[in-house]
Amino acid sequence: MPEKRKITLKDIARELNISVSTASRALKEHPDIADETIRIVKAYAKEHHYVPNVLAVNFRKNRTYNIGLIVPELVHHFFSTVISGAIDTAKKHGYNVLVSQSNDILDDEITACRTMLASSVDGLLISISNETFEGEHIKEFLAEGKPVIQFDKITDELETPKVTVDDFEGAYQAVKHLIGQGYSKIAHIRGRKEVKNANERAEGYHKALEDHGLEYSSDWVKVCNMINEEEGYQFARELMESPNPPDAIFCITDLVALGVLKYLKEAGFRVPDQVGVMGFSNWKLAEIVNPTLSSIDQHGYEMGVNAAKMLIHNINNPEKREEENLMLKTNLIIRESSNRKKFQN
Amino acid sequence: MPEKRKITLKDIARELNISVSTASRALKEHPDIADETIRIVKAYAKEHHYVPNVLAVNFRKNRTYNIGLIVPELVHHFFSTVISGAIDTAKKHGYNVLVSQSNDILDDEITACRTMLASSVDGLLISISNETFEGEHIKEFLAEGKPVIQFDKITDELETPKVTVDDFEGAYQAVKHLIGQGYSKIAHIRGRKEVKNANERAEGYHKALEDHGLEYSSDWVKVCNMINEEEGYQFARELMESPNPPDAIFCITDLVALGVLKYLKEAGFRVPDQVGVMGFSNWKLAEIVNPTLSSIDQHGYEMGVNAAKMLIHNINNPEKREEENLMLKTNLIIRESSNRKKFQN
DNA sequence: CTGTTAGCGCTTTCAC
DNA sequence: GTGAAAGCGCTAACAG
Repeated sequence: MPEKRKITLKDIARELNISVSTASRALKEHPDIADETIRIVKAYAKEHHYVPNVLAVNFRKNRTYNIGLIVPELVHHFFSTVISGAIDTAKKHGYNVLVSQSNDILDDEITACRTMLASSVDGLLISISNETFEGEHIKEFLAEGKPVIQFDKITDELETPKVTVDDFEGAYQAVKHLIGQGYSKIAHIRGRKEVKNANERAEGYHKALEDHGLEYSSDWVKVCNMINEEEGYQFARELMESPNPPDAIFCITDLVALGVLKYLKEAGFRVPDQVGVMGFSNWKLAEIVNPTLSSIDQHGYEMGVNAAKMLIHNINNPEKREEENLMLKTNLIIRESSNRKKFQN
Repeated sequence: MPEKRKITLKDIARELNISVSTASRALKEHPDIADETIRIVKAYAKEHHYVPNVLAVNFRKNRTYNIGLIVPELVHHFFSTVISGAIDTAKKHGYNVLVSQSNDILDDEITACRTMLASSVDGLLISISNETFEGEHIKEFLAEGKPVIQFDKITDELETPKVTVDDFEGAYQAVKHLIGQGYSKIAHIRGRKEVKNANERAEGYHKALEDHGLEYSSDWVKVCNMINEEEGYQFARELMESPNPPDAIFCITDLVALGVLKYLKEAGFRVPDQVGVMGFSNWKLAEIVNPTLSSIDQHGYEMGVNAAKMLIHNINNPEKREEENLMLKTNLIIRESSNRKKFQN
C-alpha cells in the first residue's frame, strides 16, 4: 500500500515556480489568471492527484458541508424513509448527513444536538422527541446563525420552518372513509396530548364525525403513551368489552393498529365485517398483516427530500432564508381492514 | 436572538494578560501550568462561554471525529438496526456518524465513498453493494491510512477487519431444525452466487443435508437476483409445481419467505403441516405474518456496536490495529411456519 | 511555570 | 496577471 503523502498547493507552487495564491486561483479558474497558467496548474494538479485539504478549506470558510439529522428512532420504517430522502438530496447538493437518534429521550436529544453543534454541522434537520417542549438546545443552533428545519414531530415553540404531513386532513379522510364504509361508531386510539401530530389527528377525527353528524363519545377515545402494539391490544379490549363498543377503530399509527387487529382476531371479531380498522403511516407491515391494514401514507421520502432542500437553501442563502412551512398531503390507502363494501377506491 | 460572536483563545489571553499557549494549556490542565492560572483561565472561559473552534482543532489535528457508514439500503430493518448500534457506540466514544447508501449500485457506492473521503472522515464502516468486487474506491481509504471495517456484506478482496454473522452456521442450524421437525425434502431459495453471504448460507444448507443423509437435488435450489417478495412467490410456485416438490423451503431472507408464504397460502398448502418455511434475518415482519415466520436472528445491533468499536479502536491506535475478524453467532427463532411438532425449542 | 515562535493549508486582500 | 503577506484558531516544540 503506497503511503502517498498528499501534495499541497505549496508543492504545486514550488514545482511550477509560481506563488501559492496563483496556484489556488488557477485551480478555481479565477478570471485574473492567464489561461495558459490555468492549464499548466490544472495539468500538474491532476497528474499528481492534488486533492484540496478539506479540513483547511472548512476551517477557512467556516463551513463543513455536513448537516445534522436527528430523529427519535432510527429503526423505524417511517423515519428511515425520511432519512433516506434527506440523504439522497443532501448528496445531490454536495452535503453529507450526520445521523443521530434521541430514543424519544430529551437528554439524549440534547446530547445529540450538542455533539452535532460541536462538530460544526452547517445546519440541522430534526424531528423532536416526545419529551421536547422548549427546545433550548435547538435554539443554540439558531443563536449561532445555523439554520434548523423541523419535520414530522415539531413544536411551535421554535421559530424554524417546518415540514409536516397534513395530519388533520389525513385523519379526516381516514374517518370519512370509515363512515363511507358504513361504520358509525368510530373509536380513536390516539397519542399523547402534548404531541402535536397526535392532536392534529384527533381533531381530524373529531371534525369528520361532526361533519357527518355522527355520535361522539369520550369513552371511545383512548390515549396511548408508548404507542406500541401492546397498548393497541389493551385499548382494543377495553373498547370492545365496554357497554357501548365501537364498530371501527382509527389508530394513531400502524403499530397500534397491529395490536388492535391481534386482539380482534383473538376475541373472534371479524374484520372488516364487524369491526373496521384504520392505521396511520403506512408501514411495510400494513401490507403484510392479515387482514391487510388500511392506512394513511405520509410520503416519508418526500418529507426528507423537502426538508433537506429547505435546509440547504437556507444554508446557502443566509440573506433570504425560506421561512414558510410546508405541509405535504397524505394518501389514503384502502386495504382489507376497512374495506367492508369490497370495492376499490 | 443575541448574535454572540464566539470568543477565542486569543481573546482570553489578551484579557488575562497571558499568552495564547498558556491559555490553551490551562484549559487542558496541562501539568506544567500553575493551578492558580488554570483556575483563572477556566473561570474566565466558562463565564464568557468559550467554546473551542472545532474546525480549527480538526484542521490542526487532522482529525474530524466523524466516521462514515455506508450500507446498501437505509430503509431496511436489518441495516437500520446495525446503523443504530453503530451510532450509539460512536456517540459514546465522541464520534459522529455520516450515513450514506449505495442502493446496491456500484457507482453510488463509489460516489458515497468519495464524498466521505473528501469530507475527511476518520474511518469507514461499510457493507458493500451487490456489485462491488474489487473495491478500489475503498482502498483509497486504506491508502490514506484511514481504517476501514467491513460488515455483513463483505469481500475478501479487501484487507480489512470484518464483522459478520456466522451465515454458514445459521443456515446449518435452520436446516437442521427443519430436519428435526420431520421435513425431508428441503429446498433453498438462495441469493446470487457472487455474494459471499449467499454462498455461506447455501453451504450451511448443503452441509446440514449431507450430515443428515438427506436427499439433495439441484432442482430444489433456486437463485434469486432481486431478493424480493415476488421472487419468493415465483420460485415457490416453480418448486411446488415441479414433479418432485419439496416439503420445506429455506429462504435467503424473510422478504423472500414472505412471498413463499403468500404463494403457499394462495395455492392452498398448509404451513407448517404440509410445507415448512424458514426465513433469515428475523425482520419485524416475521412476527407479523400469518403464520408467523421462523427465522435466524442476526443481531444487527451488536454487529453495529462491534464494528464501530473496532473502527474507533483502529482510529485511536494506529500502531496496534485490530486485524482480527469477528463472527457473531446467530440465533434460531422458531415460530409457526416451521413448528410442525408444536413444541417450543 | 510561562512565553515565543512557527506552522497546519488555504483564501483573500492589497500591491505591483 | 501574478505575488507577497496576513490570518483563520489552535497546538506544540523550544527556550527561558
